[in-house]
Amino acid sequence: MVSFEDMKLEEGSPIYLQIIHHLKMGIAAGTVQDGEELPSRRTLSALLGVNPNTIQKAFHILEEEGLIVSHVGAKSCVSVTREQVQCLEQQLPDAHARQFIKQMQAMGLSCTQVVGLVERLWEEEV
Amino acid sequence: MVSFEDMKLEEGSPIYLQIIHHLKMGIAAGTVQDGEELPSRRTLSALLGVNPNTIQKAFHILEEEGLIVSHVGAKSCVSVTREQVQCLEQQLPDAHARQFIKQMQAMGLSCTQVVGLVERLWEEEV
DNA sequence: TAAAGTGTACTATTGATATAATACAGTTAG
DNA sequence: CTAACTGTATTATATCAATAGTACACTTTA
Repeated sequence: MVSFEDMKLEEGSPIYLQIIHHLKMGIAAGTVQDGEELPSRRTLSALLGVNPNTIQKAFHILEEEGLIVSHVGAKSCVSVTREQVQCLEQQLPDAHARQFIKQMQAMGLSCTQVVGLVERLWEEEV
Repeated sequence: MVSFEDMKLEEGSPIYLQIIHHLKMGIAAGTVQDGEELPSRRTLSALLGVNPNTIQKAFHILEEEGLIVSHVGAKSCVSVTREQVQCLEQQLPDAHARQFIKQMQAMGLSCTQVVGLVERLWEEEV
């Protein structure tokens, strides 16, 4: 069963996108595997304290993207090919890093400064 | 005159927040200094291709935060104390780095891997 | 078999974002 | 001085995100 226990909702980004992102990061990290069951829409909405329709929107998009499969009456499951997993493993960190670097450069920091900052803050974040 | 020429609008975040963020990063980078004139609301709206009200919303918030001052009939100006500049110089990169680290950790990457990724991608980004 | 749980669909409403079209008072520049 | 430009305010509209409530068909399970 895919876990959403550790997921914390944050402001600044739509909830349904955060849910999609959470699952993709789990797949990229290897903690979510092909065939794994997902919590039901109603269960997850209660866990996160959001509307069932918001969960449905996220799951609907995930199904359109071919990352999960759903059947009426039964729970949804993760369904990813090896290619999809590899794609997420490579592209997700890459895209985040590029955006991060762009911001650091806009604030005038050097590569050395950024590396130092990351190393200094790394241990603080659990 | 504060420049917004290099600012590219991106999806995923409200335009008025991007404008606020752009000015703060300029202050943190030292490319925007105290007393500097800002483009007028109408000029900037034409430059970015957005509605004047959107610029007004951004500038209104910036004035509430005490980073710019406005007077009817005259152009608005940046107005920051040494303390405000130091605050932005330290807190902005820090906050971005923490968020970045959290995402990298969620995808199962090690500190060494992330540092390597940043160093590898740094030169690609202009 | 019957009840509970599941995915799915629909309507309605609220708030935030963004656009559009004005309008007015004060400043600047010709 | 006058015209152009400035900040500011107002009303209206459209879209998206999120909530709320309801309904129905299907699967699981007790």
